[in-house]
Amino acid sequence: MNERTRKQDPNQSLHQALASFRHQLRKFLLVSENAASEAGLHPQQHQLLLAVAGVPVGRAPSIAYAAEALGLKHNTVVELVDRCEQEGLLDRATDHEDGRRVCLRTTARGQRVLDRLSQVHLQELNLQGPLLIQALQDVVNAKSRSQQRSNRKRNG
Amino acid sequence: MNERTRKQDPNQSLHQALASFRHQLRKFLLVSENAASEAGLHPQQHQLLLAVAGVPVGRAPSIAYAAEALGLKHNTVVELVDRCEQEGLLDRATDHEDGRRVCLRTTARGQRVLDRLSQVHLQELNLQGPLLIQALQDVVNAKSRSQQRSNRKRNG
DNA sequence: TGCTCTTATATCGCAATACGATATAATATT
DNA sequence: AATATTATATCGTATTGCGATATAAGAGCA
Repeated sequence: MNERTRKQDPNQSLHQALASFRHQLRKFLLVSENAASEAGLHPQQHQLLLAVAGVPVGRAPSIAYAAEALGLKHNTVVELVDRCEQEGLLDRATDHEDGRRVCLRTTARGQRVLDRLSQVHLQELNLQGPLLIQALQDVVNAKSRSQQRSNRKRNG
Repeated sequence: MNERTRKQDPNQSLHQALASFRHQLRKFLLVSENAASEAGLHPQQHQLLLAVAGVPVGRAPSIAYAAEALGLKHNTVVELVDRCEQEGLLDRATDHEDGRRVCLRTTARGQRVLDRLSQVHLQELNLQGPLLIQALQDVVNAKSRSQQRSNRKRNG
């Protein structure tokens, strides 16, 4: 596709806005991954600690909960928990109310690492948040030509 | 850590806000991945098509460009491009100005699939965007106790 | 109680992916 | 022309997430 035809793509500006939004997202995630690594954690270990520490009050921090929070299958989380437990970041305790469930709890060490990471993330979101929001709004405002036509029909 | 000590965590609300933000992000990404799969693409293939189609005017859609856009190492992208090319979503053309570079171009089929996906994403972001922004602002507003103390000092 | 159904976690083998290390080829620099 | 740099490519490997399956605990009911 040459320059001319690319300009004719009626979705061009939408693609650009979406690509830019994804790029912003990815940049944030990269910073997050790096921060985790520098703290001695694998990115997913960090996410798990965060989900466990940030469990809403009244909710049990079970495997299933973590799976939902991280958007993973439960068996994936089982193995992730195994690795975190081996490294002393987390531990399992069987739930008193339901013997099937496992109650995940951050260790003191896990908590310390997570605290530091959350501060880093807060700072980072203070910086990148506005850019992310802007990119998001650019998407919503980026209309394809066909949509612009139907908008004119609707509004004119 | 029992209920009592968990409530004493000075970063509790920050962790909750961050966890919630990540959950929102992850939900969006899951929807995106599902949409790609239903369109017959692997999520990263979709991202590559998007990056190529959304390349800023004047920028060459090279391997290195895609690597930067997707936050991947260049060799990862080389293989991703291989797979996309095999499935007729993309093709390589050597850059006229620099024989080392490759110029990535979406095929007609790739463009069609991407157009549909971008519309889906636009709709999805219209729905989820506000939630994402809210979660992001909750992070920025979620202060730890120590920060609240120093805020009082600063503002009082 | 015993039987079945469902839910929660765990185990195992596999496929996909991202990467480091390295190679090749084209351009830039001197 | 020789060397350095940049862009892409190849290959072996480690990790990760998953499907399929297993085990074990609670729920519902005759």
